Amino acid sequence: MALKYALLAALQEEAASGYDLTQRFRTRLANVWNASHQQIYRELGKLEAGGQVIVEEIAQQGRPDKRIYAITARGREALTQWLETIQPRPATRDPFLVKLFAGDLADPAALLRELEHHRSNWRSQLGQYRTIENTYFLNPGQMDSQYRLQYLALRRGITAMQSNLGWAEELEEALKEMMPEREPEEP
Amino acid sequence: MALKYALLAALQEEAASGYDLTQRFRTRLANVWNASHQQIYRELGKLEAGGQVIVEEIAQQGRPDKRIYAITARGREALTQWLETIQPRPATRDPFLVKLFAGDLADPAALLRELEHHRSNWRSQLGQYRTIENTYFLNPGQMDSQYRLQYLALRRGITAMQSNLGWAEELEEALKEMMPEREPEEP
DNA sequence: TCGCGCATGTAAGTTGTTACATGATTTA
DNA sequence: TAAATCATGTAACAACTTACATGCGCGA
Repeated sequence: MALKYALLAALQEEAASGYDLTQRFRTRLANVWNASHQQIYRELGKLEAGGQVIVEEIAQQGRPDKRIYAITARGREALTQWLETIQPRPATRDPFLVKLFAGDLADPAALLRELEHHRSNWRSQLGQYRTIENTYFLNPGQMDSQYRLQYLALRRGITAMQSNLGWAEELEEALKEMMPEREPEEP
Repeated sequence: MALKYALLAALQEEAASGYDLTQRFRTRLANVWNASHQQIYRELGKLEAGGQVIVEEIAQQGRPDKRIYAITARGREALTQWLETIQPRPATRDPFLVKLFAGDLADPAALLRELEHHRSNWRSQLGQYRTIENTYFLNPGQMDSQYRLQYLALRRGITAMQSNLGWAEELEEALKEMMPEREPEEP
């Protein structure tokens, strides 16, 4: 449901092709809304059918024509209306937490391995967000309101990763305590 | 995909009816995995067909028979195997952040209203988690490993809510600065 | 008497994932 | 020369949501 509006918001910022949008969703919007290229193309088709975006075809040699989507007045109107409605919070569904819930069936060593995996993901995510921060939002005092709000969305990503990493330390400590079976030491 | 394992994990803890499971998913598992009763009943049907749970029917008067599901050896095996596999992190999809991304189209006053809404949700969530903490995990030093891991899953919920609330303050301040148009004061 | 809790389900629709498909250009 | 990037899509499936359906007992 909100994918539609995420696309309109992205296009409102700047017209783009499906491919471009896919890149943006993977980078600057990673923090906000995830969508695969298949979903994006499908939804763009619907938006076009509904007159909320228009397409300009750009012929290219050696690859499919580029289709640049731009938001229409109708699209902007739909987006503006949606902005007024209070949206429900997204549901939490975390397989890693399911594993912790399963508790005593789980092998602490396996959980530790998985934790390290997620942790390094979180660290690199945080790094990417920091890069975006430095690239686009250097001096927040001078930003106009559009970018200021985008920055606050990014801040959400940053604080979330920090919170993840903090919790990861709590968990690591506990898991280590749960496996006193040590590797035999090399002589 | 993971709903299946969330159900097995819940049943491994204690056999239950679909109705009971729905309650548990809304309370102790709210933090971990969300699922509606329709999803739960459907998935339980599949698990039964696959021999991963068995049902005991309990006749009742005045209401439908209660069907108590219990995990089987096969179910426990499937769960154990799944626990060994590293699962991908869940995708982020937050409509409220989409709104911030839309930036200058949005009315700061409307965003503030929505923020207050979410914030009070977060506060009450945090309160509920604290209640669970006090009810089930009073003295963590003496917990066995099953409950210790469940406690760490709960800790994730608590730290996440705290992080949400911290960010909410940042955002509130910014939104207030963006609307210097004041209500006309009463004389 | 009205709504909530108990207790189960069916049906239809939307959203998201996975697999398949094509083919030139640039980079290592 | 192999892989990644550019650029678009179709098809089938799985997961999740929303609406509909039933009906008793209990407390305000």
